[in-house]
Amino acid sequence: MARYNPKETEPKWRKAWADADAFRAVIDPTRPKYYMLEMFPYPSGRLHMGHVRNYSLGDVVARYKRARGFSVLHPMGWDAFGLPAENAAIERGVDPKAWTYENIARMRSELKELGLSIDWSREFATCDVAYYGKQQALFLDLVERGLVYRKEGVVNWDPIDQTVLANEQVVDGRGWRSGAVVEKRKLNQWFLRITDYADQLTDDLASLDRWPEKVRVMQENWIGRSKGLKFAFEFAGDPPKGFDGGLEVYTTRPDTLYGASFVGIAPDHPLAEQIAAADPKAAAFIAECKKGGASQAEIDTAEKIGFDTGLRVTHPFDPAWNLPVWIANFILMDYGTGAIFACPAHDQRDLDFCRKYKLPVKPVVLPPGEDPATFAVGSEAYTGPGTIYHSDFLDGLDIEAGKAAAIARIEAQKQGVGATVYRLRDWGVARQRAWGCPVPMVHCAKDGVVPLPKSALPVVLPDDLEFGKPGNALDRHPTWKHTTCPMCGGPATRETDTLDTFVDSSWYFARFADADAVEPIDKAAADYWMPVDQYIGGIEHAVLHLLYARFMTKALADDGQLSVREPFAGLFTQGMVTHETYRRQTGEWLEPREVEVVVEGKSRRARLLENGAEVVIGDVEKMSKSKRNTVAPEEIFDVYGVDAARLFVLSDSPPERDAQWTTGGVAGAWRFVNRVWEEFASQPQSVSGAQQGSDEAATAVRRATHRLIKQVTEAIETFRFNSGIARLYEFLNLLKANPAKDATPALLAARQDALSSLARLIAPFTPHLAEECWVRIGGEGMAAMAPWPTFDPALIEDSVRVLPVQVNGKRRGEISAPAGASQADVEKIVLDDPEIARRLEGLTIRKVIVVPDRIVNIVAA
RNA sequence: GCGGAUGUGGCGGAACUGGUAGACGCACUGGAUUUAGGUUCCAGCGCCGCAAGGCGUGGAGGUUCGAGUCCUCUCAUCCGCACCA
Repeated sequence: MARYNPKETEPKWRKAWADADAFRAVIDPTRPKYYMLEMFPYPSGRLHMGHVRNYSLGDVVARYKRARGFSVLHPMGWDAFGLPAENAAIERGVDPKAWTYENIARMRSELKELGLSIDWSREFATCDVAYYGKQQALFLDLVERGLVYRKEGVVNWDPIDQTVLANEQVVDGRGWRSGAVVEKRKLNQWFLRITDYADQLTDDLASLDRWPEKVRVMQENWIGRSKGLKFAFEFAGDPPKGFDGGLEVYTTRPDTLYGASFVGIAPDHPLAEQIAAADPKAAAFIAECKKGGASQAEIDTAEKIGFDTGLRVTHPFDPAWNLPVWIANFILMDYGTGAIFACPAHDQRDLDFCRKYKLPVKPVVLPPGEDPATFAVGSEAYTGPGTIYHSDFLDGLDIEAGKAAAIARIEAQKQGVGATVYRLRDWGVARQRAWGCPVPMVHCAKDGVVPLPKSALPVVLPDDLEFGKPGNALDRHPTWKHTTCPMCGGPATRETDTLDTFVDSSWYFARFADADAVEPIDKAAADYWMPVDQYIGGIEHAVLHLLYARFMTKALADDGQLSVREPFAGLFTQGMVTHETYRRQTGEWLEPREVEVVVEGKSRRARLLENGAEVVIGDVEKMSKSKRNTVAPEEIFDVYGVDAARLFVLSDSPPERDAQWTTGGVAGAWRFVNRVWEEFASQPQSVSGAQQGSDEAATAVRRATHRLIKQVTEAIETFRFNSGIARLYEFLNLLKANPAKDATPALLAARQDALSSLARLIAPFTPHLAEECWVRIGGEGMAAMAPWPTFDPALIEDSVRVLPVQVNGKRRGEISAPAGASQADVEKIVLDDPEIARRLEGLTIRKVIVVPDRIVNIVAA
């Protein structure tokens, strides 16, 4: 029998799908829709195993939903702006545009080789003028809605990439791409008012019940909403210049105001700067604070230090009570008001500080069961529940009531208001880079910053940019930025900043609804397709892309351009593809293909193929160029075929976990592909599935088929693809045990039905093989279009059950009983069983527990 | 420190509502075929033990006829956030 030949069949079927336009998404109001989307790739140049896994996962869902009768949208595009293209331009002198489109061409053909059920007619790249021109229109809409502003502010500056970073793009004080320590710079910046949506972005997380808990928690923490009180301390004596209204602080614990010990301000607080201007010692202290690094380790170990300004403020509830004002290094200017009141007994940071500087520590919350006369705070602040005491009008209240009462009193005194503050900052979207979407604004000497009219769009990037020098090539271009002011017609210059690429990816999913629409988003098409029913991508975007996309969706909904307020109804974050690592004795990384692994007993050793030199086997890690532990997809496709590669990345691990690539594993998937084909090839072609009598083998095959349909369906629905594939393997073993050779007519018929179902069940995983099998058994049309098989629940259950029998909870044998047999009948069968009887010798039966159709347990002593 | 997870053979991992732990795959061992070359097929494969049997889901307790699954405590690892008032 000829072996299955993927090199021949796979391209053939890909062509057949394309010729039939099999995966074109159509708006069909008579069918339920399903929008399946994987995070679109950055066109780095090459497909890697991570892509293979990501898109295979999505393709399983898309193909399954299609078979279930959904009208499916499964598009593909390119997140194509960004720094790598500029870096290539700087390093190798290539044109970023040409470089990007070449990469896209190459990756498109590699992705197409994967046999994904994608509607390629909707493909676009964010660097297409047809896309970013529409994005400029959207930007102007946001300007009109007041969601865009320009402000000089302190920004995160990445000195390597020479550009501004959003807060979300700074990780441990370093740029998320370059890894460079981020500097603070003052710059005119474009911001989007994402903070206007902070409440909605928090509240609506609760509605995202098909999102991982982890991502929701991360977003909630990132937005960091906290409710408390903003109020001003009045100065005892003359207020410093500009502080006539007092010193404003923010607190979430107004209930502990009677435990106040001092008032603290950040080193970069305006008051601190004012004091420093007049006091060299204060200035020296502030300089000392700024020396501390921003890295995690440095923050962890940073000691709390402070400087007594000599200023005094009065307590809001007791004019006779003065509190000192300190500058303290642990207070952050960009949270709350940059100033706090410290209650050391109930806040660890305040306590550490007060112990160091010998400031008073007075508990005002009494833990349950403690004696007010003896309760004291040592080196650990008490932050738990309790009753307020030592606090005048707050005495006897619990914490929540205390907060409310304190806020009410402050508000009555007109010293402050209850307030909600957020950790989230507005989204700085301007980048000083040339390979991005130009901001559609101009600067006019007379009219200032002016938005372009939509009729002036698109603002097209010039094709003759010069790289090789630091800074923004767009800004350096000799002519591009010179234009006229849309208001006065006088000379003006274009904004040369471009938009953060996360703007590009914050609405692309809506563009896929109609990628050729004149408007940025075709409302009718978006109303049909949105929201994305299932989104799949990496966890690394938990607070970046996924937060921005949610914000943009809400903003566009408020602008009437979308009807949904959340873009992604379901989110799945897949694990990475990993591989064992190898190094020479000298430490250089080695590629898997350079190494041979030998097993010696229970230990494994590795040798260099070329000369047998000992190789060090390292940890299993994410495939990466730097550790050289990558396996090129095209090499795998070449040896085993695309289907085997797809099958293997889905088979071994649950999709949310990392999947370890092994040579043996993909070979196993390849064996499965061949064995499936053998079963189909060995089945006589003239057999009909119509029941022709029945016998034991036929019944077993039929039962197993229906059970398989149920199991695979459930596995796909619940994203347990690895389990579903295991059931397919299991089933194939059963078919092999009941081969076509010498089979009875009844068994052949049962096999025929089994193969018909099997071809469709494997279609989401190994689509090419499925088509070949489908044809072999005379299936109608293509497997990709065939309806999902259904199962008969009545056929799943066995009429005879094998029940394990336990004696005192330990398995001692098994019996057969008819399904649904009564307790008495089962008991009789059990007690008549000689093996069980032997086990019960010398024991007295106390109790027999029969769980119908499941298990029997005899309690005896 | 706070938050989220995860601990099951040599490995990746199965196990629905408490009910035969280790499905399926890899690796390994033995055999057959082929004989050249990442072949195919059959059998075995948790641990200890010749066996009978015993022990086994990170550890210690508990609930239950019965616990990987439920409860309490504890250990380890991974991820995210982090001086957020």
